[in-house]
Amino acid sequence: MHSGLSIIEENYLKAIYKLQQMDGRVSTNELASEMGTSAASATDMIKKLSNKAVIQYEKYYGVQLTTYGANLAIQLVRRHRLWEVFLHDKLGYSWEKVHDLAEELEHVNIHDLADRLDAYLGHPKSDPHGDPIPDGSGQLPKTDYIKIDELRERDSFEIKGIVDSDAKFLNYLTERNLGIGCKLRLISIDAYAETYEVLIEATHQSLVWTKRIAQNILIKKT
Amino acid sequence: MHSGLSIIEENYLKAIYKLQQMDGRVSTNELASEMGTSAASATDMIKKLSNKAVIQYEKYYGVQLTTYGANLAIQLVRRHRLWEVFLHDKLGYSWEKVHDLAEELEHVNIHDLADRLDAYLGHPKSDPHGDPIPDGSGQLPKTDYIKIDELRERDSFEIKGIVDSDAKFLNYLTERNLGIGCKLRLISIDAYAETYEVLIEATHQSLVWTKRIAQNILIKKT
DNA sequence: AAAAATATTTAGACTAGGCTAAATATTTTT
DNA sequence: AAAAATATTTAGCCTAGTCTAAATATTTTT
Repeated sequence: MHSGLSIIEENYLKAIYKLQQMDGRVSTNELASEMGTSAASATDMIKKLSNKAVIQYEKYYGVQLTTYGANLAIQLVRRHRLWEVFLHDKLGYSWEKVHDLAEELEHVNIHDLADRLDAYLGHPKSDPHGDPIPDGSGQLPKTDYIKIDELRERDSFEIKGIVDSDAKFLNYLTERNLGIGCKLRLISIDAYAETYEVLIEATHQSLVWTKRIAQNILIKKT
Repeated sequence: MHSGLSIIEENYLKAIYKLQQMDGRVSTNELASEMGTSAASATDMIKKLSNKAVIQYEKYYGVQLTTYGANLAIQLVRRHRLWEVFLHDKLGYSWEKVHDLAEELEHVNIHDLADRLDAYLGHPKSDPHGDPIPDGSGQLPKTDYIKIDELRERDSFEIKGIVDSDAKFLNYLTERNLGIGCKLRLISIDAYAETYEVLIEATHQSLVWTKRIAQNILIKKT
């Protein structure tokens, strides 16, 4: 159960996992940029992780997670998201803050801790940003969330998740009383400007979302 | 609020704090032995901590914490003991395990976390081994616990704390249904053998404690 | 008070992770 | 298909923390 990876190695692993979701193969430069480090350092670490059978590496052709590495990564994600729930639900941190805070806690790899935390929190299905939490065996709960561009005018919907939970964007939402579970209605689409006018049911506030904003919000039709 | 110390530096700091409580001045060898490392490494670290104004160091004469260093140490102790309470009370870990587990968590130095944890746990006064938890300003709650050699035969008392909470000793206690809050009575003292016969009120079990055991248990007369 | 024992520090080397600069591969442009 | 641009790797050095062995201080013993 113990990963045998240092905190730094675990952070590289997470970065590779994240990039692989989007891109498939991960290049040295992508990884270096994601980690905010030099390509040379990334190459060094790639060799190390490759020696530890976490990734498959062919010179000049980028890296891919092995099954083993993918398992380690998903357990990291699990720990991260469970801690986020704890920090948010139990300690009352705002959803803008929990991501950064959980970055520290996720590396604590105590026997049984994730499972106990999971049980204690009541087996949450998703973290405060709506991201799904893998179960003990690494299975991600299936979700069927869509984006607003799949709706028609007058459709009602509920916010279910955030694609890229950077603090600025979360702050933008919070300031406008938006969050997971928030119920809205799509008033009108401006096809030319690529904007969406929506109405918050609870407060009868009306807002305009640009395409960039809309693409970052996962919803479910109600 | 951020200590600016690495995890390793923090561990040395804790060791110095612990040794200083018992000995006053802490020698290089003591520190090396406590840390399970060589005297040379201890010397190196002593220089580093001295440069960071955490300790006062004079060559060949050992070290002492500065006020600043003592503050850092006590906040570490606070985090450690709060996490122990969390792991024990909320996640259900046994008191033998929480010390080692908290060793990892205590280094997570997130803004506000200790205070929030403290509030969430209901401002506990002591950890699962009865060790007092410093408050936010570093004040240790005053306790007036004694050891059994201060009692007379037939005195009733309650277990309030453990001096040296190593897992083996805790296990010894657990196996005999002993723990913090447990009520007992001193039946007889064998002055020659230096043993104490005690009776557990709840179960009417009788036990014999050697001096070594007795010295490791903090009690309060009832 | 000199010798022996012990404690402490210095010197020099090793590993993990990082860097810059230079070398080499690959890809894109012309 | 050669030249230019870009991506990747290698080489060499840096810091943190560790080690062993050797040097130096201090303390204890005689």
